[in-house]
Amino acid sequence: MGKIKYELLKEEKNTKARLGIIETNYGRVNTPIFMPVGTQATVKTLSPEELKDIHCGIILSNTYHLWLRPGENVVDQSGGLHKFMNYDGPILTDSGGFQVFSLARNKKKDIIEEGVKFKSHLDGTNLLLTPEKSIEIQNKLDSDIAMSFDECIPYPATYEYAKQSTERTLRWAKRGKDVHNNPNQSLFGIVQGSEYEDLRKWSAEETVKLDFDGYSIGGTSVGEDKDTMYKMVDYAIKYLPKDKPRYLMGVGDPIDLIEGVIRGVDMFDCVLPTRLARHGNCFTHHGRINIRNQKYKEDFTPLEESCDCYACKNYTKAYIRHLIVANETFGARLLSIHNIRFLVKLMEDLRVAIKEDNILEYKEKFIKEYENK
RNA sequence: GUGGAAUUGGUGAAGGGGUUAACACGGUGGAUUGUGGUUCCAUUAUGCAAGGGUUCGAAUCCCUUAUUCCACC
Repeated sequence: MGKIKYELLKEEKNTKARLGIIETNYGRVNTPIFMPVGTQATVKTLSPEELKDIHCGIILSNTYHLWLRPGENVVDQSGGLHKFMNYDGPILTDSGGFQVFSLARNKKKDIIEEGVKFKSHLDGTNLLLTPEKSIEIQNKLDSDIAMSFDECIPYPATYEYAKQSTERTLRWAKRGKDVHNNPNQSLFGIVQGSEYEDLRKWSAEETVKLDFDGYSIGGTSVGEDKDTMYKMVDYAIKYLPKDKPRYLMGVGDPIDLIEGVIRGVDMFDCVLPTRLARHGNCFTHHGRINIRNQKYKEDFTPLEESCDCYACKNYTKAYIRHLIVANETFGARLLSIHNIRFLVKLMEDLRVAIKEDNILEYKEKFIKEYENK
């Protein structure tokens, strides 16, 4: 079939929230959508069947990690990432830029026009990842959506640094696009610009000129406060075309998802639900809870009465607490199922709210309940 | 019965006269936003077997008692 197709179905009356469908070679997904992260070709602790039960549409995987291990050629020989990991839903691959930048020891010397020099986290080997290399790897991985190689600018950043980095990210986007040659894979561009309105505008407009299949807003959720993050989204999104999906990278806090949707974002990804799960934290409509807390030791109720996930339908807080305290992996798995389901269900609810033009009421009710605990 | 050694928090323990008893595990809270999968941070003994004594000052020295262990009869 080829590249993804995005169809805008409806814009909410009172906000910029939008309802849409992304059609991929591996099925259709409704937007706005939350995408769980499966860095090393697995959403940690979960099987593809469990992911299907949660109704998550797209999952992420990571170029950096699969490049180093097992290597993109192994994935290629196996028949591509879908076959390799036995997942027949859509997959998006992150470019590896985020990882590589965090591994670069000396920012001034290691970040060069050609790419980023860094040491492998596996064996310390000196490596160079370039925009071309990232796209070539993603071509071979054969994900449905590939991401341009960019710099996720740390926060805070000076205007000067943000400007030169944002300009370089644009040059990298073009270089990546020029070598992209997988007809079944779509390619997204990434808007940077840190917190500066004119840089966000420039980055969005110039990236759109390169004509990508979708656009993402990067450089968020890197330590800035929430209002700053929302501003970054506002600054960028008004210059993005309506007929392409918009993806806010790395955002997964429930309230941030709502705020993002209201601002016109269609796609989100985040490690938060699975990472929190591994550390015993759990989303509920009354706020986050730490299942390790002693008060749950003899609590034989589910994590949430109203939740339809496998963990809530079959297990108690006391049991899951025991598993987490005893460091049993089944505990992390049950909490991962619940946390991902919580965010996926939140997006389902938001789609209904967009349909009914009452997303602001939904937000108010959700926040009131979530923050009162 | 005689002689010797030991007794520090939930656990393993350091400290052999000088202000707030090391460290580790465990416990209890908290953190975590394009994942370097068991991480990070905080907190956790007003007390060193019990009682008495020496000393300006004692977990550290002395005495008594209790308990445990070892050796000998």
